[in-house]
Amino acid sequence: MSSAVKTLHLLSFFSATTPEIGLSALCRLAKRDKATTHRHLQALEEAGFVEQNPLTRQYRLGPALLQLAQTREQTVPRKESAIPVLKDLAEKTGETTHASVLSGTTVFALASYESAQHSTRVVIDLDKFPLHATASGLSILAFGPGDLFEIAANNLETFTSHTVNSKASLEEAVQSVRDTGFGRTIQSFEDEVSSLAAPVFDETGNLAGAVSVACVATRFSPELERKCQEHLITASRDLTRGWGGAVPDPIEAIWAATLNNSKALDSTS
Amino acid sequence: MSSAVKTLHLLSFFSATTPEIGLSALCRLAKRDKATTHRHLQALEEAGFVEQNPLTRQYRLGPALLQLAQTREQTVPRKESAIPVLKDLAEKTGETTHASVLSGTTVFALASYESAQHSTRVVIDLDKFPLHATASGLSILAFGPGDLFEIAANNLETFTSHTVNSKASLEEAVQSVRDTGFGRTIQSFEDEVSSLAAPVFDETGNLAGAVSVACVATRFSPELERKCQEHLITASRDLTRGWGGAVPDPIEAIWAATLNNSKALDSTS
DNA sequence: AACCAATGGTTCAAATAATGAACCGATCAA
DNA sequence: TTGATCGGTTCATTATTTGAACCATTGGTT
Repeated sequence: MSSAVKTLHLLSFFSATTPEIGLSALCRLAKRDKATTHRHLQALEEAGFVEQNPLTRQYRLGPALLQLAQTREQTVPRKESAIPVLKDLAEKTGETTHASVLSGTTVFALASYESAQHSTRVVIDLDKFPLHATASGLSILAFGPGDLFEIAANNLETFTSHTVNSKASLEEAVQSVRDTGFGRTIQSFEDEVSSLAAPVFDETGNLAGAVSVACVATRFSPELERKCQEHLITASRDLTRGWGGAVPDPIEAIWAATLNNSKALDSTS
Repeated sequence: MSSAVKTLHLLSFFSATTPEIGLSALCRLAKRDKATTHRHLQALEEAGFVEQNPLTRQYRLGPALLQLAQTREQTVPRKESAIPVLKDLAEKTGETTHASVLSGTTVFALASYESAQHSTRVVIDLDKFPLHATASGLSILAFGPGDLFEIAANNLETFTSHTVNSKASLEEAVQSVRDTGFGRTIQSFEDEVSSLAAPVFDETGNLAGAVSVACVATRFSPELERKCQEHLITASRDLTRGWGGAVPDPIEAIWAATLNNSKALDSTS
């Protein structure tokens, strides 16, 4: 691992809930030497990626990030184009929606939208997503680059009693996504949340990310699932179009088959 | 210079006008070896700070920046608090306004606001600011940490025929800012722009950045300058308050004296 | 088809920079 | 005073970074 990556990794410990971190605390979090961590922080400070709170001497994220993010958003305005789609999806399903993008082997949360329809709703913390425990992650494993599976399988952190905890069960879950076209997790990341997700594609027809609906688990009925599936399809199409691509025909075919099946089930019940 | 800093420096070549850069082009820009640059880009890609356009193989800024910037803004919402102040300043002066923050030895643009009052107006490119050629930079040199002067003096890039080009004339310009409380540049960064700026302070009473008005040079009359000075004072107070601090008394005294002087000049003319 | 000049990407010995245990001074609480 | 933090620094050892030369591919020109 290059020293630059190690340095940048320090940034990932900052979050909305932990906005300022002292040198010693960061050493413990990153499990690295104090001298090294200090030099890394100085490098980040020189580049404007962190700054020191002059009062507490603690470190926090720096202003250079704002400029770079602004440039990124001007350049590749995926977030901007995603928001209206997420809003629409949230209003139609009455649940919280969000979109994420795959970059390298990491899933980044892009944006989320909370439906105002219910007073209980899922609030999504825009952090990195575990591939094996979220509906978005499973969608990405199913339709994204093949080398992701190994990485996910070697990193099966357990979040709830429903989290998949073996390579075999992960394989099974991914296969089910390939069969249905939808990622699906029942209380596997957080106990109160069940999610459905669909893959999103870019201008090359490769997987670019995922869009998902996170439902409060007690509301997650077959009817709601059907509704989510329908609207996820249009949301995925819209996002894919917004990012310059088109949903590949095989995916469309799988979705159509899944919807037909659940319609058949409905009518027999 | 640490390799992490060199790596991060690559990011600064991306801008709204140059959103995607190929490996070779980036080597030329950064004046660095191809193998090194490639390894640096891989490190940045691993961290999500850049990604490769799958079609052109060119690199562009990555999605990790969006998340970090969001955290930064949630945490230290300077930009958010600055925008209404800049808007007000722009409306009262009829010119383009902007705010910048000092981090380490670099001035970062935070936000700008264009007045809709005139059809010709200054459009500010949110890039890094040269300390010696902008009103904001001079304000920061005058009231910021002392070690900045040497850095600025060793980096006197010439932009127009009015740009200061010697250590002595820079010293003179900075002294004038200390005397008046306002940074002032007449067509020194771009030929059509004259600017006035005032320092902004943080919760420790140290300089945190600057706020400025960028006027179309042909409109820059003594009357407009007076108006800008008045409103810059209130803008600096507002921003400083928004960032948890208060404008130091000596600065307030200098401003009061400057305003008195120009009032006296007005009445004699 | 052959050629040339780009491009992105890789190799490996030499050179340089990263590393971390031990250390320093400051602050705070007991 | 003592002891336990904190942020920060030192320096010999070690491991990573470095870059000239190289390869493979692409796209335009003769």
